[in-house]
Amino acid sequence: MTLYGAPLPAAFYDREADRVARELLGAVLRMESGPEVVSGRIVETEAYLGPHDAASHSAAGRTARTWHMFGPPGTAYVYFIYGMHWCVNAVTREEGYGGAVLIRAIAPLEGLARIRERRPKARRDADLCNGPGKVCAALGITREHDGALLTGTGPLTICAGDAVSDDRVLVGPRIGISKAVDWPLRFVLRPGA
DNA sequence: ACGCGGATGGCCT
DNA sequence: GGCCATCCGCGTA
Repeated sequence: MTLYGAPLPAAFYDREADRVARELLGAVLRMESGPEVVSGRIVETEAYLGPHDAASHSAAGRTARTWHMFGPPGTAYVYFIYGMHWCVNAVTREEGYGGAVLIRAIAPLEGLARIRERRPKARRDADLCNGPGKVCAALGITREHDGALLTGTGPLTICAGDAVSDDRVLVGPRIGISKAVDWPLRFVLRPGA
């Protein structure tokens, strides 16, 4: 039995970030390191539309930090925040545009023991990967993955998962931002079925 | 089950 | 100098 399909192609990401964010629910974020595979189903995302979206890092223009957010569709944009945490995005639309989808939470699929090792502070399994910094800690995503392609044969990929029907998706405002706070760009795959 | 504040460092003004 | 697309532990119920 296969848990998931091939890496999603660049064309999947070459659309508006809100559409991509919705469709990434149910897909599988996967890290391969030699013989080790750690993966999880994506259950929460946020769209950052582009330079006209004041909450988006791309609104400040292309700087050293945000450089890869302007890369081609399907690029990983990984940034460091609060002096401690990494967060991973999938770049959307065409190269030079500056859209992205933040992966906020996953449900572990493979490598659960390894995830527990990397998340020693988590008391319950429900707290292993329920936040963007936790996702990166669990999979070992850091600066070295900034700018990598998620669409090919590299260690970090997002693979096709089962289709998710609209009645399982909650949409609401994004978390932890101070601008464009009411835009409904956060997508959550409802727990349960 | 909440709410609050400290940790911690890179980057932009 | 101040702001972060966060996490965790501690406090009050």
